[in-house]
Amino acid sequence: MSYDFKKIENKWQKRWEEKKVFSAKENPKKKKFYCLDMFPYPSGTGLHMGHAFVFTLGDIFARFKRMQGFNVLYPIGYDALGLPAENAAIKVGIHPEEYTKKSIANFMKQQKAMGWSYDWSRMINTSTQEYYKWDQWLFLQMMKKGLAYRKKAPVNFCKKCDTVLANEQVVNGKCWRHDDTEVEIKNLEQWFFKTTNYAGELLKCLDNLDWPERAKTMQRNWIGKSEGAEILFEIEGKKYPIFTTRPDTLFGVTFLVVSAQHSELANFVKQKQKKDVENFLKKIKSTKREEVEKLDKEGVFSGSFAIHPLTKEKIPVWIGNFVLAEYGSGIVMAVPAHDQRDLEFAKKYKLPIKQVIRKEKAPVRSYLMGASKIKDSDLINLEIKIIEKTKDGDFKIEIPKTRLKDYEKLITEKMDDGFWNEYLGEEIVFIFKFNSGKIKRLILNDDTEEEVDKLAHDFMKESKWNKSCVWKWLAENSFYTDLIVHTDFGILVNSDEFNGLFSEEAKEHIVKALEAKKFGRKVTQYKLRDWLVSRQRYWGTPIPIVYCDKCGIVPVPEKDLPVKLPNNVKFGKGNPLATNEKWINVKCPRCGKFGRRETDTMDTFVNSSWYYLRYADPRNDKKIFETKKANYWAPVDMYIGGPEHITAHLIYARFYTKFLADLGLIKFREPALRYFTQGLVRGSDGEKMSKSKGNVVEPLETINKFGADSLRLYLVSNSSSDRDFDWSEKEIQNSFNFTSKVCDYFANFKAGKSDARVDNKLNRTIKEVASYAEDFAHNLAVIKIRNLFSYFYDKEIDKKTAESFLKMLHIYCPFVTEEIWENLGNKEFISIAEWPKCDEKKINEKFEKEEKAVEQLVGDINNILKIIKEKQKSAKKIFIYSLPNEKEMFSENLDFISKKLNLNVKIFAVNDKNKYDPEKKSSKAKPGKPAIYVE
RNA sequence: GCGGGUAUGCCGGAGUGGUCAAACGGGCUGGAUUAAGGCUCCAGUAGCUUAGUGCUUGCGAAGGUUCGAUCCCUUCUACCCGCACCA
Repeated sequence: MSYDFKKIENKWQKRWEEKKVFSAKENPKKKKFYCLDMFPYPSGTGLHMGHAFVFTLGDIFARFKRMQGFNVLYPIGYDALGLPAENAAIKVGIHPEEYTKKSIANFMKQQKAMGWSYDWSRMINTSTQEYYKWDQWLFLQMMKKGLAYRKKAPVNFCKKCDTVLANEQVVNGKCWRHDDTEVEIKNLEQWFFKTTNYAGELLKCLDNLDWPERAKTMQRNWIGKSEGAEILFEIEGKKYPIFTTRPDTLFGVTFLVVSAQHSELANFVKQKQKKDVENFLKKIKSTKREEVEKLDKEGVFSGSFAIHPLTKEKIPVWIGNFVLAEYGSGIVMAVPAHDQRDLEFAKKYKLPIKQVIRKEKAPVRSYLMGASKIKDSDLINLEIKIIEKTKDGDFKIEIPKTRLKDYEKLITEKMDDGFWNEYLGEEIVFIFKFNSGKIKRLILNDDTEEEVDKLAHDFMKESKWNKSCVWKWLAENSFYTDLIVHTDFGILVNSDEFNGLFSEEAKEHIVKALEAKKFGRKVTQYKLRDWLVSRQRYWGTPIPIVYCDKCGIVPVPEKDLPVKLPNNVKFGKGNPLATNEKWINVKCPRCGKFGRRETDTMDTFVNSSWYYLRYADPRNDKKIFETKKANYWAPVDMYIGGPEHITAHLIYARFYTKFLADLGLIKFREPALRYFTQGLVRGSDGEKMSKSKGNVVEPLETINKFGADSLRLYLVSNSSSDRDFDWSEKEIQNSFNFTSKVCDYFANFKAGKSDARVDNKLNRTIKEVASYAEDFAHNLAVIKIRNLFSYFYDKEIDKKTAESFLKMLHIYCPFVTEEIWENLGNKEFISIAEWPKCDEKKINEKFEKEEKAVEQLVGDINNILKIIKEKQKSAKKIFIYSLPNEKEMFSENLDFISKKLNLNVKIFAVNDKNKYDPEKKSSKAKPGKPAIYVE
């Protein structure tokens, strides 16, 4: 039963490595496929089950594509620079470099044990100077293009550490090392990358990517595009731009609020209010970070007034704690009547509230056309106001919301009178859009429905209008004979010439009016911020900059790269790099006089933003990579990695790719065309695996127990790979049993002849497995493979069937299949064998039906046997009476049936005169369902 | 608050306009094997009914579209995830 998986797995690990089976070479004649797993952070604890899962998914895909004949690049590397390594190293008291080396060696051992088919010759390690040299080179290129710059910014700072912290090091507003120390926000000079330059493109290109919808949405939210207007308000003689998404509420502005962190705050504060403002600012500064979110809206009057760009009214300028300095211009126009936050503020400080949009009272408008059976009086009784009545008898009406139901009833009643019959066949549509948003079609002509739907859909997509506008527009274009306009956004009031407009329309009109007077324009804002890349940490890429008293910020010349991380530093307080004076003191590359190196290093995400390109040409010491090679392999065709990277790594990688394309180094603009996020492997208790919960299962431990093949098989046979699942010892045992059974079967395998049924099953399986594997539905693919196996388990099969089966199983269980493959007499590796082709001609629906009929029959017989048993009778013989034309079908499976039942089975055609049928059961036979007699 | 997702047996999960809801696995029950346990094998696992082929219930809840819906539409509920004082 059991097999020596340790021996087999060791043997093939070695052979694959020796023969360099998985090393990739450019070949313009062959279609490439770039399959990539997000490279791991080599921690000292080694691989965890999550790694095992995600890399197995990648390996399966790489093997699958390789066998399908693609020229597959499947590389691996280590994202070795970063905070955790530095801290772990400090904890154990060794140098981060040593720590990292050890971790990587440990990782490699385990990765090989898992049977992952990496091209080890392309391995990269971001902590080597050969790699980070190019991080520095890219930094210089960004500087040239103005994409890397230095500015003052608010950052997290821990007093006790005396250093700036990464966001990851801030836990609940406190330093992760000192949970009694609040993180302070300090304004410090930092290096940034101008990711915002690409905000629009980053957003737009998402549409064409084959990524999970969730990932795309998250990125869209992160980039956070909002369209609105920038409106100029004059404050104390100077014009300030203010961003709003609701220019339609411009007439409702009753005050402005300036961020307490606004750089020009002092300009707004009048002498009289100075003290109040100072007190207020003090109070804000003393509030703790974690409390900020729960804070009430608070503010103080600045003493200044702004001038409304259209009405020229005087509007008080306040200072508020809820306005972000970094978003928009740091000043907001407050419309308390139509914004919850502004309303709170206005109520608190008794500021005026001016309604400019009639929402509650806005009636529902309807265009009632061809309503010949409806009288004016019917409508008036329902408090429906007739705005207009045309010659043709059409109504333009306003219905109070309270009477909507009655109106609906009226229309329905009139229609029951045959109201709409006369319109049948004339492409007339009756559509109601109710308050709830529900759309009810009373009658439609098929062609029209499609046309109108498409029209409405397209229209909404193209325009920035909301639904109500679309419906109104449609009504005006007479596509609908009856239409209720649902006023989601209300109608403008108290807004001079804009009164009566739908708010969506008003946005455009008002912006146009502002543009004409040069008081504003249409703009687009993004939430995406520039990327802060400076870190006051040792284990990162040194920023290639020298500060010179005379020349200022001087980039290190390209020829002097890399700026190496000095080995001799003291860990402990502050930035370790600052402790090596020898390294810091350097001649200014420009003037040759005294200069000092930048001691900040780059964020670890810098290293991972372009690594996928380095794999294309990993040993190049002249260039970052050969453009030709990069263009051959990249972009990544299949990228696999956890969802936690969606808003950081994947944004950065996309940004880098666009930048590199603009440099002319590559000809594509997206790093990964397809992206898959795997689920989480939880402990058997359904909780996340963690040491403290004691539910951790280590891959290596499992490999020792069941072998890598069984672990791999188990990991993917659970559910769809993008879902979380709980570890189960029982089920991995099950996978192990299967692997063992396959080994046993092939231990004594002798090729024979396959019959048409086996051929049918095989080809069907080939077809299904390929499509499942392509979609990461490995659970289903595995089921099909197992079904095939149990189907031929006790049958004679030919060599081709056996080999096809092994090939399909190979992507899941690479080791055993190599072993069996060799035992069958193959000289080449199964790893590079050709994926089986499906012969459609051999798929026969008849067999499937037959199989079902036989199974049904067995089920029926079992049922009878059960009942008999309950009656304390015993059964020895089974007689089956099928319709004459079906006799062959069942008799062919007679062996199978009697084996299943473990009883003697005889079959007769119902018209067989010599049949044994003492109870005349044969008369019960039906097509596909033979009669049964049990004795 | 905004956005996205999910909802199927005891559990993990298939299926998706009809001809089959629950494939496959786990659990549980019974049986075979065994000294016993494990492994393995066989059968059963919504209800009723009958020596099987029948009927009913049923895919979170309620409506709707359809000749027909677990699947499409609307609303609601629950859970998960992401973002969030973003103007």
